[in-house]
Amino acid sequence: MQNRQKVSNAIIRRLPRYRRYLGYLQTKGIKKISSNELSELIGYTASQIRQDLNTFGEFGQQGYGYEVDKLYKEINRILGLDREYKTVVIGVGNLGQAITNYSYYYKIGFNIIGLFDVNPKIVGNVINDVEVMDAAGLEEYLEKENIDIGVICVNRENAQRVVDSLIRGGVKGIWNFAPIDLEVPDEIALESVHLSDSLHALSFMIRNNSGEKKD
Amino acid sequence: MQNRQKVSNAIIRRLPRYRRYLGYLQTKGIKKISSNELSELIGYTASQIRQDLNTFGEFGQQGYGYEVDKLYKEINRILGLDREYKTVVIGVGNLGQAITNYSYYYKIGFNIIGLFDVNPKIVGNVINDVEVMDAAGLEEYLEKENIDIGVICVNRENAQRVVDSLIRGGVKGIWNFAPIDLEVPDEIALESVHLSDSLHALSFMIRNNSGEKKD
DNA sequence: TAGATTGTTAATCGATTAACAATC
DNA sequence: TAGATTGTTAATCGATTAACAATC
Repeated sequence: MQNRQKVSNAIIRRLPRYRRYLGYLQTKGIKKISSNELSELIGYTASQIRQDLNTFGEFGQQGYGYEVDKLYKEINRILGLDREYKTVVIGVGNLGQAITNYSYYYKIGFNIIGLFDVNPKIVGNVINDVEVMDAAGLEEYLEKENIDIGVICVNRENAQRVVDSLIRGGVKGIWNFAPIDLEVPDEIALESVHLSDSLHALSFMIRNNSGEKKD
Repeated sequence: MQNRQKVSNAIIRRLPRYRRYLGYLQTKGIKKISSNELSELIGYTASQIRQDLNTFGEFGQQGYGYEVDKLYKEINRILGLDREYKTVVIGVGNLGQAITNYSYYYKIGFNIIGLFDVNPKIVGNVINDVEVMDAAGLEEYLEKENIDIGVICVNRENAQRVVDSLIRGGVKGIWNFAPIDLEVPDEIALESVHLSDSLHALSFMIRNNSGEKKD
């Protein structure tokens, strides 16, 4: 598990998708699948699928294929979904609430145990059994709790400041929804969802009449 | 504007980011910038920036650089942000509401004029001055209104069916938040925001102690 | 004119695909 | 064993970076 070299971003983006399709196969009761069948389903080449999987180990059996259950478990492990993450959400406006309420199913393992906001109208509200705390108490809270992930749902102007607090407080990863490119140290994981960038990419594709698009 | 060949997905993803930084420079009152200065700011190589821009035209001036205002306008035009899009949101749960309410600023040009849901408790609610209609009336509505973009905030099980309706109704693009890979004809633009995939990518990066990450 | 910086071609790098030997 | 399919090396393709001539 240690000292593997850098996994390319392209592979990281494909892994959750493998997971989704394997989960689907599982619910269908399908026990084994070959890279060719998976290719048909998921749309990557069989060659790419085998290459991707072999980055992490030898999960298949020659002449047979891959066991769905086993591969699903392996990918979960690779993705770090075999553990739980203590998570806080900063900024409990529309988006923060949506994330907090977001279908439990898709957030298994990501336990939102703290909510913070600066707005006195929001502080004290209870969302999904968690009471919204005053953001002024964030740093103090982080000293007590061992938080893994901070979700940034504050506005652009405050995002970096909040991130700095979170990192001082020891979080391992940031899930950012603010429309800004945040600065974090190398050892901190950062994943940004830039909704407006995504919308603008859509608009580009509409103008250029699309043709193939990725995903 | 016509018959240019396929713009790579990598470039499409960078364009909204150029736009963001140019908007920032504008608010700072900066009038000109060289590819080297922009590289410093945005983190792409100067060479890449020049290559990217030259995909769409010659926007700079040798020996001088790029005019911020002009380049910003050009990129807006390239992204199709010089027009308006009639937009509907299907599924007005937490996420649909968040998208609908999402800071006006980031949605300029994307006018949400129709909201639809199947839940009788939600139908009739007014969000951002728009009343939620019964999803049963979607197809009829699309026949009357000329809608450009449909935003999918329904669950996985219903997403493809809704998309099929939207496409029959003539939309040009789909902004999808359901955790499924939708099927659309080649001429329809599709942009998916897979929140759970994004979260799982974050979890991967945490496990693998990150190091560099894209964005 | 000299200096700066673009536009663009050429070189490099990395990711994807093809091919095939290993092996179940 | 023969057939199937993986694991893995080699070939190809595309995207990024470097270099430099054009030109403001």
